Order: sequence, then C-alpha cells, then structure tokens
Amino acid sequence: MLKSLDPLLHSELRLGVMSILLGVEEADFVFLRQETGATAGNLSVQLDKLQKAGYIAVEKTFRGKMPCTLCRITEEGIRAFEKYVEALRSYIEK
Amino acid sequence: MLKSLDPLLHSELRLGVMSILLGVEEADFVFLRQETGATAGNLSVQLDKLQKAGYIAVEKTFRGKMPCTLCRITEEGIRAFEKYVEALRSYIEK
DNA sequence: TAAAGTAGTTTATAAAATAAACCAAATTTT
DNA sequence: AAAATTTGGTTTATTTTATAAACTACTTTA
Repeated sequence: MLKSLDPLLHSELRLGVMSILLGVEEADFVFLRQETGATAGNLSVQLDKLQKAGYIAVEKTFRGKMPCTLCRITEEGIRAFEKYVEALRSYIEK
Repeated sequence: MLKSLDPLLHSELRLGVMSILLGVEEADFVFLRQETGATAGNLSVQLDKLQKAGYIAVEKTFRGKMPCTLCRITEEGIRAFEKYVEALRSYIEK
C-alpha cells in the first residue's frame, strides 16, 4: 500500500512556500508572493494554514513605515517536509 | 519562479494510480483499489479524469462473468508523469 | 429463491483552492 | 494639501476538487 501524503504539504502553493523557506533564514510576504506567483489573498490563507499547523512561524513587523510579514520554517515544519518528501519518493521513484 | 505542477497529477490518488501503472503492463480496478486503499467511488471518478486527460487507457472486459476494468498508462501519461516529477524535484531537492 | 457479495457508477456533500472585494496606511500626483 | 494611487495585506465569496454515500446490475452462495 502506498504511503499517505500529508495533505497540508501536498498543495502546490504551500509546498512552494515550504520549499523556499527551507533555503533561507526568513522571507517576507512580498518575496514569497513574487517567488510563488500567488495572489496575495491565496498566499495569506495558505500561510495561515501553515502557521496553524506549526510548520512556519509568522512575525508581523514593519520595514520603515510599511507593514512586513516575516516567515520562517520551524523545526516541526522541517521534519514534516522531510517526511512528506520521503513518502513522495515512493510514488516517483522505482 | 517555481515550476507549476500539473494539477491532474498533483492528487494523491491519481498520482498513486499513475505510479502503479508505470510499473505494470496493466492493472484492473480491484487491484488498483487494493493498492491505493481508495473507495470504489473515488477511484472510479479519478480513473475517469485520467482517461479523459489521455493519461491512461481504460478497457472494460469480463473475467468469467464478472466485469473487469483494465487500465494501462499511455505514452502521453508517461510523458506527463515524467514532466511532473521533474517539476516536483525543483521543490524537494536543493 | 432470497440474501449477500462483486464490480463498479452516479450523485450528493465536504473540503480545498482561488479570486474578488475590501481595508488601512503610505506614497505619489495634481 | 486634497485626491488618486499604491502597498501590504485580510476577509469573504465562489469555484473547483476530493470524497463518501447511495445506488445499479449482475453473480454467487445458502
């Protein structure tokens, strides 16, 4: 029987966000938007889900006078991502 | 910018079916149901989508007196799967 | 021959993704 | 300096998708 895929990560946008965050110390909302090509609304919703799952930490600050939402991946997020990738490999590798 | 993931393949059940079909000459409905753990209804719907996309070929025959739905992956399906896997790698590999 | 099982399909419901509309503050234009 | 525009988002509504429940047609078993 096939391994099951964490539904929170098996989503193009959320997986993209996690993938980006794995490679950087932190990333802000605008950067994530650019890299993923997502609409602001969609990104906002998906970041919320990742945060509620404990996979990312979100900090609302300001850059100068403008609001700035900073995201970084958590330890739990890294573990979940690794587990997801391993499950996925059983689908895509012989 | 991240590569986009073929939404037809980025579905746990459909991806599972494709993954199974890649490894065998053909597989029947009951076998796919066992291997994926899906309900019959869900499997029926997802096979339909894969067929309509041209990713699998479905042949309705009989085994003795019982109906038997045989599935096999098409060339187009193989190409789509490979493309999907390549796009996915950009998410899960450094 | 009635009950139970097999192999599915169709339809209804729940969940998810996405987009559209909105908001508050900052910046730019006239 | 007021009005219009942009920025950085959130909230709500809509569409799409996945899933389950109900159903059909036929077969096997008791």
